[in-house]
Amino acid sequence: MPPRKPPTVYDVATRAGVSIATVSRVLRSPQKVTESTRERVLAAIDELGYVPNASARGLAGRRTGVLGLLIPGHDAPPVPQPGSAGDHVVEFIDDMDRSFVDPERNHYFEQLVRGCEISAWGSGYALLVASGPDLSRSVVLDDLEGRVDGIIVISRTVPDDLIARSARRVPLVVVAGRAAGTADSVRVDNAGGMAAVTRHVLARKPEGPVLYLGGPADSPDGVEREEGFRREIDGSGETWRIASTDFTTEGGAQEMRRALADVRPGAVIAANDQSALGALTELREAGISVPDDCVVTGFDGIEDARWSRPPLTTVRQPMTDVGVQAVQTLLRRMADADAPGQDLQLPVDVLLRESCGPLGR
Amino acid sequence: MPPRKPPTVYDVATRAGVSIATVSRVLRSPQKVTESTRERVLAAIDELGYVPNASARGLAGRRTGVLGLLIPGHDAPPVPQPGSAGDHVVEFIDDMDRSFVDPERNHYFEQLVRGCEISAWGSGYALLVASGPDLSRSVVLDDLEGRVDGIIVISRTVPDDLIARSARRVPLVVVAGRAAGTADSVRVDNAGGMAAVTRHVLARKPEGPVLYLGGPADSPDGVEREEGFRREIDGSGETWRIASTDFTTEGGAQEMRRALADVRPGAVIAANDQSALGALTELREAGISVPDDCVVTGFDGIEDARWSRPPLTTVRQPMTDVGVQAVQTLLRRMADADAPGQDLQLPVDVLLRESCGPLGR
DNA sequence: CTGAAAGCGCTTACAG
DNA sequence: CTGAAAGCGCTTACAG
Repeated sequence: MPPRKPPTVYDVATRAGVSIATVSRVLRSPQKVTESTRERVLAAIDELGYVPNASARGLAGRRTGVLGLLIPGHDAPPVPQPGSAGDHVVEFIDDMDRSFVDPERNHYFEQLVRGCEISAWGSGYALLVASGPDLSRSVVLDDLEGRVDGIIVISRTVPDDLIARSARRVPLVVVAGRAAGTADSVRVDNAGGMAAVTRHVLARKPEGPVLYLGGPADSPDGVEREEGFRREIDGSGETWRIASTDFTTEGGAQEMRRALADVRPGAVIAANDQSALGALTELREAGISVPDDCVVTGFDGIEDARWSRPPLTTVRQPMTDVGVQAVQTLLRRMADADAPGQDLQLPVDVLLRESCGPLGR
Repeated sequence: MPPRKPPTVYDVATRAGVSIATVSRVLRSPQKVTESTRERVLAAIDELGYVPNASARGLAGRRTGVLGLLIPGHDAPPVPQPGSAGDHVVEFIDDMDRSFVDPERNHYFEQLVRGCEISAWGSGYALLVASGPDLSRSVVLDDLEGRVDGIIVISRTVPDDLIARSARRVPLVVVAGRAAGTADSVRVDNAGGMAAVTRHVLARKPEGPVLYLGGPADSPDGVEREEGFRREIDGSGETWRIASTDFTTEGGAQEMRRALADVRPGAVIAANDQSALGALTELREAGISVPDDCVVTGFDGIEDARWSRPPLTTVRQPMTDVGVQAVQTLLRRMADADAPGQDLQLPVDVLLRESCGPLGR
């Protein structure tokens, strides 16, 4: 039983005995209207159940009041996230008893959405969440351009050149990856996080060489994390080697198995949780006790890492914060198109769990 | 370095040497335009980087192409979800080894959002996700009305009368709760799910009375679940009693403690996971072995229930499906304002875990 | 198949 | 403080 024709400013104006300009003013700059007039208009609005038409408002006002967020669709597994260097104070959180409650757990994109959502609505903007399958994503990006006042894109969900093109037309920020000067970006301190956890490992590892399970060479995240690792391992005096995984659990297990064929590591530092989880399994099967004989760490802070045997020490990415900061950065860009480019890098946490031995620095 | 004035239909028309009507047609009903003309227009669009303005399109076309989803904000804990009766075939899934992967785990609203998102984009609509703090939520609902072609609201996030009022003006479906004839609704089969799990419990419980841990009296969910319980327990010949909790872990623990003061139950059937988890803790402290001396079940399928000791058998709500169905129901309503009211009730699953003993019916 | 024109419902200078 | 009027960028009958 929905609609009859909804009331417009004209209806309100007629009913309140004013012009439509005044109705508009009551809604947008109430202080410019005499109190008595304002009250009459407000009453009319209420009586008629008037709700402003956002399309008309958007057209006339040249702004939609909407922010767009483009996330990977559901046809393919989530794309890994880029990032880079910097050196913040990394907070170590005792999660030995698993009492640390990650705000809303680690659903990478869902946390991001939530962060954006909170921040957007808090700033008076609505959030349009766009996903869509791989292939159509660039179409969706174009579509978004016409719908919103600004766009947040997750790096790599759309080809870089398309992102750059969109950024030229509309305020845009790239999340979880660098934009290489073509747009503002907000990401996580991959190198700093990896460096921190590496230091932690080096300070407490049992005898034996260090095995670094890196990511694919084309992963910006992987590159930055490895950079953080090298920063600490170089000159540490430890023996170490690097293996590359595809960031999957199987990949981690496979490289672990291969390594175990000729060394018995005292530490396995993985560039993401999945591969660390795979390594954990192999170590167990090889009868190597974690953390007594070998410590293991991951990166990301996915939920599964909390429940592995033993629970995995890992570097957690503050995705909700990333969302919040992305929105704030976007709003800044919207306010000043000529402001210098931003490349925000958020600090990460390290969640200490049993895979890296008892507590302490 | 964003904008210069973006190109409009006029620019495209000029460049292609056609009228704006033709440009519009190329975009909206290409088959009405000669191939050669179409190509020229498309080329112009491409060269200019033209993107249609959604506000103008929405205003002229009287549709926005956007669906709105109103979810609880982030200032308060998620509101419990209503629902009601029906009798579907309930699927029992062996999750004894925790190998059952709940699609995207149980973040109640996030799953819902995801379901809506998939379904909306798949149907050619964009999804506007609105939350906002408790108090402002009714304002947000009004705001949504002006922005979208249809609205999905989670029951109880906004006072029922406001939902009803909105439903009179715009296509609207209520999710996770009944709309009492004022709007279409999509929800979960609370009673059927509880009845099923109750049957399961009765068929396998050890000696001892049944304790039902119900929800607050004002929770529609609670009421329906209790109804399902009573349906099975009545005439079962079992001794039983009901206690009411506030759906929290502490509430569950407290009522469990109280009950243990004078009975030693053979089964605890809780109306939600949280309270079941609380009960589990109390039973352990009382030295009662679950499932050997007493079986325990929950409802909802939250993530924590997978990791409790022992893992909790529970009734899982298919929230992604709820989202998908909500969108489909909404689209139907949008297509036909006068269609009879819908009140969809989706079947639930029961996840079998250790708290209810070894497998089998 | 294509164009001229009206109209969608607002906002915002510009006068007064 | 308030009103008349232009204009935002499209879509869609209506003619031809």
